[in-house]
Order: sequence, then C-alpha cells, then structure tokens
Amino acid sequence: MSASKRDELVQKALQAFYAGGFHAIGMDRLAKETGVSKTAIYKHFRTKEELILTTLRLRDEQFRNWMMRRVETLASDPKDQLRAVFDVLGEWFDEPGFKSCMFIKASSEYQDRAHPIHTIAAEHKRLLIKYLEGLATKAGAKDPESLARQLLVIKEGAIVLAHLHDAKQVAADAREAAENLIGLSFLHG
Amino acid sequence: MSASKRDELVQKALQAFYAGGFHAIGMDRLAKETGVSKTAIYKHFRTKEELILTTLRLRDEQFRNWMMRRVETLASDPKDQLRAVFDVLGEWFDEPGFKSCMFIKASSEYQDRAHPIHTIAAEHKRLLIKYLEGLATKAGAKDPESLARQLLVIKEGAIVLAHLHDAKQVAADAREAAENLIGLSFLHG
DNA sequence: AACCAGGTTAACCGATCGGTAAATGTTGAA
DNA sequence: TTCAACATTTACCGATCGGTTAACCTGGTT
Repeated sequence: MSASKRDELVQKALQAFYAGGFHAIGMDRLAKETGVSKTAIYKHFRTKEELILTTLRLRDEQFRNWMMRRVETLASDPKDQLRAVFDVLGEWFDEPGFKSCMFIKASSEYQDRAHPIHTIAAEHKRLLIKYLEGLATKAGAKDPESLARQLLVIKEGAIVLAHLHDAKQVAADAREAAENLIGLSFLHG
Repeated sequence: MSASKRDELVQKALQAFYAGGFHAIGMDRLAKETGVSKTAIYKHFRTKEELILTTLRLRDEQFRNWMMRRVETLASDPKDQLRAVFDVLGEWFDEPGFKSCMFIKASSEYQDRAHPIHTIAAEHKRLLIKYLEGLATKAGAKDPESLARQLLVIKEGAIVLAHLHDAKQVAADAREAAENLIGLSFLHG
C-alpha cells in the first residue's frame, strides 16, 4: 500500500470514527466506508486500537496546524491572536458535520488514564495549552501559564456546549469570556 | 419488583455506565453487576436505551440536587454562591472514581441531536444554566443570562480537563476564571 | 393445600464484534 | 513472460451484542 493510499485510509477512518464513535464503528463497516478490505487494513495495523491511535495522531496534527494558521491569518499581534483563537473556534462550530472534539470523545470512550488512547487525548490538550502559553508570553501577559490554562478551559467548555446547544450563541459566550480574561491578564501588568 | 428494588437497579446501572461507558457495558455484564437477572431487567425496561434514559434522568436529579445543596451549605449570599459553585466542582473532581460528566459522555456516544439520549444531556445543561442564571439574577449581575452561560462554559471545560489533566490544578484555574468573570459582571453595574 | 405473581437460571436467537485464513485477482519489475 | 508482492473477496473463528423463551423456584394470599 502506497504512503498516499495509507494516508487516505487513515483520513477516511478518522471521519468515520469522528462521525460515528469509536465503539460504534466496527471494522467491517470501516472497511466498507474506506473502500479498503479488512484484510488489507489488518496488514498495516495490528489492531483496531492501533488504527485509532494513528487517526488521533493525524487529527492532532491537522487540527493544531489548521487552528494556528487560521489564527495567524486573522491577526498578527499576539494579544489579538489570543482573541482570534475564539473566532476560529466559532468557524469550526459552523462547519457542517461539527460534532464536538475527537479527543473529548476519545477520552469519553476510553476513560482509563493509563489507556494509550486516553493519554493521546491528554497530550493533545497539553499541546494546545503550550500553544496558548506561547501566545500569552509573546503578548506579555502577567501570568501566561495561568492565562493559557484558563483559556483552554473556556475552549473545551465551548466545544462541549456547542455540540449540545446553539453553537453560535456558545461561540459568542466563549469569545466574550475569553476577551474578559485576556483583558484582565494585562491590567496591573 | 418493589419501587426501592427498581431504584437500586437503576442506581447500580448508573454506576456501571458511568464507570464503563454506554456502548462498552453490555446487558449481560449489567445483569451480573446489578445482581438483577437480564429477564427481570427487561420486564421493567423495554430496551437498553430506555434503561439508559432512566439512569440519566436519575443522574440529572441527583447531581443538581447535590450541587445546589452543597452550594447552599458553603455560602448564603447569591454572589458567593456563584463562586461556591466552583468550589463544589473541585470537591466533585476529588471524589474517588470521578470520570468526567455522565452527560458529556452520553453526548459523545450518542451524537445525533435528535437522539433521545443526546437531548436529555442538552436538557441537563440547560437546567444548570437556569440554576446559575437564578443565582446571577439574585446577585444583581449586569447580564445574568450571559454570565450564567459563560460560567457554564467554564464548568464544562473544567470537567473535561479535570478528566485529562491534574484535577486540582484545573479546579483552581476554573475557580479563578469564574471569579474574574463574576467580578467583571458587577462592575459598572 | 392450591395458586399465582414475581423472581431465578439457562439456553437460545440472529447479528455483529475484532481478527484470521485461504484462495483468487491485479500489477509492476526483472 | 514469469514471478513476486500486494491487493482482493469470501468464508470463517469464538465471543459478545441486544433481546427472547421456557422451565423452574419461592413467598405470600386465599
């Protein structure tokens, strides 16, 4: 299987798991939806779990790249970029097929902290904190680490609620909350 | 089956689903863990889904009652009660066996907005907003509805991250973020 | 003593689970 | 053209899925 074919398989598996859930999507259905026979899948991934881990690693890379590039497009000043994170969040919620965050769902289905899938989800969120912390530091925030963690709390809560309630309203609420925290973080600097 | 026996079954099913996940816990295992035969279970619940819905209704009632009572115990002034919500959140995270929120997990496994399980989760969060809104109104917040929604965003994000990272740290971050938003909501009143 | 509502165990249903085996294409390089 | 590498389909494995059936046991009412 060529590298591109393999990437295509992982990408399609990613969409299937995202739309249907990890337990709910079986390997037979996965073979049907990806167009790759079950035999061929198991030639490249020893278990379903290994395939899931691969899709999560891809998703982590794709999502963070997408978010960082969109933020850079919308703003150049680090402080504005912190605000832009929540505009980008609203864009994501508006995408057709948005159904919460792959890693939140992964940690919901694989709850044990020692489980590889759970740890990948935790690591994804850690990398997002690092990203926000970098922006907050460049912007000269009073306590960049704390601000970054608080902003991630808002981001995660917004994702969960956007999946349950009116996404536009939630995005606006998150944006306002973030704006307020960012503003406070530069007072009495 | 007596009403108390039925309640006991639902309570044990609730714990099993909470600890293991809805798809992951089968009816056979559920029968074993609750001590009630599968036959008897199906005499009182037509489907697994109906049992899940019943456990979620119980959980909604239990959780909101517990939270409201704990908040009332910790503070009497409405504004302090808003703050106390996040102390109570920290208490919850510290409980042994804490594994995120039952309704977040339910909406992760049943993603379709039209699915009864998903709508119960949405309704639970709506009731929490109403609760926070009531406190914010009594406290005389500038925009109680907006403050309530923003505080719920923080609460949900904290739950997700407490399940992935260090729960104590997350609770402190959420508490600080909430404190800041509450403070701002009464300035220029 | 007879009965019956309620539970129990146990086997069973077809479907699907994750994963494997074997036999059969398809393809590109030597 | 032949061979090897890789794909495919098809069937199969034992286990488990949600749900049902039948036979049995047990305690309380009449």
